Amino acid sequence: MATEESVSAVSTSTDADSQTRRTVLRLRELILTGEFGPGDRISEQPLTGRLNVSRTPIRLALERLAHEGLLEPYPTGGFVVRKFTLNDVWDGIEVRGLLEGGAARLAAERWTNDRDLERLRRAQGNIDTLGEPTADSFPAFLELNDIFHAEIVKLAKSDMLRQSLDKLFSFPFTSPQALVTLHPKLHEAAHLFVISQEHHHRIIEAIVKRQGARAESLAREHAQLSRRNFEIVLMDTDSLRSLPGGSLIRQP
Amino acid sequence: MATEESVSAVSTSTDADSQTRRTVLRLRELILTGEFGPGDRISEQPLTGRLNVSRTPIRLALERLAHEGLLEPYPTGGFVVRKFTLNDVWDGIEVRGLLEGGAARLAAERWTNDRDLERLRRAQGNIDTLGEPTADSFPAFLELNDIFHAEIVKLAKSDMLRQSLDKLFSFPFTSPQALVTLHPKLHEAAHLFVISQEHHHRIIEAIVKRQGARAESLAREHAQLSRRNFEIVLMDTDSLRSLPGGSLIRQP
DNA sequence: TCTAAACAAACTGCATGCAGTATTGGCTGG
DNA sequence: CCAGCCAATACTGCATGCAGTTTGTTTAGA
Repeated sequence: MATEESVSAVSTSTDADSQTRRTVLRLRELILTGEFGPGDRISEQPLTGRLNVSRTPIRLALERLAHEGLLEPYPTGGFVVRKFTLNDVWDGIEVRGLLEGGAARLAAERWTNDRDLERLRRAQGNIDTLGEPTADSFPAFLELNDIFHAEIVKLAKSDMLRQSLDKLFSFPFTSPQALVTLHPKLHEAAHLFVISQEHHHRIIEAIVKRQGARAESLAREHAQLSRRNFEIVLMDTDSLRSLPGGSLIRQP
Repeated sequence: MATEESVSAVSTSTDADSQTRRTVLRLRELILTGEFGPGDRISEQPLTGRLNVSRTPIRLALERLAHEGLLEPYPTGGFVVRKFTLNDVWDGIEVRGLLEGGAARLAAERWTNDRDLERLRRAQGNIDTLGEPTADSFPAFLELNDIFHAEIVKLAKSDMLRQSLDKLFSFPFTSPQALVTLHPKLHEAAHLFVISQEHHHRIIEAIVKRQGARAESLAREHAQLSRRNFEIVLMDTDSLRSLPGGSLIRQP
């Protein structure tokens, strides 16, 4: 599927453009597009030819993907693609609600600087300006939406909480971008958009007024919208297949 | 500190006893005992002599410890020991409260089998039988306490939640064993023990009665005991140094 | 025909060599 | 005496060879 082009840049550089990082990206892509199914063993050697890198960066990439949760170690060595179930998706959303609820509460308790609040308001203002997303503006909406949620986490001023959320978002289904391929045309989705933005405004209000408990329960309920969104997708019989990583979801 | 003994077993076996796993354990030990301080760069080559393994397993071990959060990548390559602050400790406990609170609520909502409840009750029964821990019985108490908490997570039936908690517990300070070296003699700690067990019983009660919200808030408050416990330790001026990983905590 | 054992292929874990870059120490000039 | 530059050292990322084990297939026997 991806074109096999030999890498001409022979940078032995360390960080941004390392072979390992590229391999992580390409492998994750391969897994999420369904190239490898749940339970499939991922062998290093066959991949060397396919990705044009040696076994060393492949091994490191596999290690990272295993820590992300996409792979799991195989008893006699190596890794296999992990199987997900719908329950994992629902539970992931549940945990997301817990953590983002906590973030909203901490934000309400901890903000000190009016400018921080202003940043949060502006993030929401950008979404308001964009209006109800169309097929074209949907990617922009997703980015602005991410920014809004990230802004709340920033206000919470908790590295530990941020890290827990980052780890959770490394799963394909709980990440905020999990809805990338959704059909925004469905009017059920349009309704969810209205509710979602109402939530955002009330969350801001609660944070500003230092209503921690209210902010928490609002954010927690807000996460449940992801669930309804996902359920709408599932109505479409085979659209699960079109989601990134949808092929990893099997029946328990 | 640790005796340097050459490993005679030349097993190339894969899983349980691999060089990499041993290296992870030894490196974690070295970091938590303060052999390396925050910000120190961990170089592979010097460690080969010290641990009697080649660079390959060391590199993999460093990668894993970085994912755990003990190390962080250094811009030009390699890893440095991460610095923790007291705020990280408090926030870690906060997140623990969020997640264990969620687990208790899910447990109350989801348990189906009376035998599962019986396992939970028996776990608590073992603690009750042990009674207030002495210096001798403290390790046993810690293990039983862990089992009780793990039992609740089991009842929650959520792999995603369990994984989030596992990740959190990989930090030295938020883990349930963070109190291993505490002085159980202090009568403040004895008081905390009484309160803690009261919490346990009320949590069981709430779970049995399907009082999800009550179970959640009880478990969340229960986590705050860790904070008070830690604060008691901090009263003792230098006892922070004696905690595993205590040397990693610096002022922000 | 089915089972079991033996053989062969493949794969993982580990060690090590190599090239390129960052870092550190010394040296020189102001 | 201090600052800046240069060289030597050290270290990281990557490739690859090797040994031991797992795994799949084939063949022999019941």
